[in-house]
Amino acid sequence: MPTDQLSTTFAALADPTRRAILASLTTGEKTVSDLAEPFDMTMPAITKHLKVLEKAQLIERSKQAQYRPCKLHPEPLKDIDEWMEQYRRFFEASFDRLDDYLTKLQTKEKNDDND
Amino acid sequence: MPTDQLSTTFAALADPTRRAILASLTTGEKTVSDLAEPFDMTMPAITKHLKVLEKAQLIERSKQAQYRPCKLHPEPLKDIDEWMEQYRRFFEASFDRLDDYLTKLQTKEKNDDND
DNA sequence: TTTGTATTTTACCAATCAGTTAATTAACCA
DNA sequence: TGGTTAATTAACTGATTGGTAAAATACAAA
Repeated sequence: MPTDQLSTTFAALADPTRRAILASLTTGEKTVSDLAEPFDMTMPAITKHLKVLEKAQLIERSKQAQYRPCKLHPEPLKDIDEWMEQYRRFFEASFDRLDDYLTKLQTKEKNDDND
Repeated sequence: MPTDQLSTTFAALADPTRRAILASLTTGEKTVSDLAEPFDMTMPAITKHLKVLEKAQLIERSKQAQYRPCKLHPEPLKDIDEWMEQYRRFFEASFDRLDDYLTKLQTKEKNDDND
């Protein structure tokens, strides 16, 4: 499989277990056992999923006693979000209206700053 | 490989050739030969990539004489964009996109009312 | 020091992937 | 009709994936 960062990130996200792990980490750090608990899967399988997420830099790991807690590292998601930008105009029907609205908001904020 | 829609979409995007094909389709319909031209790859390889994109519903195909033109079908990208929403607060400093999301939600609710 | 808990590593397996070459289908054109 | 172009299918290959069970490692606690 391709080795570029974006491909690695997309590949890591192409699995519901891994996406569920990421979602679980939005509420804070978790141990491997915590993360494994919801899944009907052995620990080594979870360890492998964590390795995929770690290689994609979607999680960070540390050490606390015999635990290896995981933490969300969302930066690669930002890259996907930026990649997506070139396609937004194709799927955001109300893009123009929304853009107008946001532009107006920003203008208003600037004016407010000046007040 | 998981069979859920989101996983299929992410997997389809986890390849630079397929992403380049999608990018190429942002300027309009293309034949298979058109799409294959930039790549150092045989036609059957391109056909396979197109099959992956088609199964992920990222492209649509038609028939014109001996040609099988491809067209961008961006809806699954919208699903990714919506999936991403739960992570934006972790990587976006600004609240602009959150505002965008909330506006979209309101629009969606109105549309749902009409269903 | 022994025992228990948390996690990883190793070795293995079946299924899938991304590419190839060769053959095949489909439609146009002279 | 026969020849050319466009694209797909078939058959094959080597690498990768996602899972397992069993063994090994790391630390804590008694």
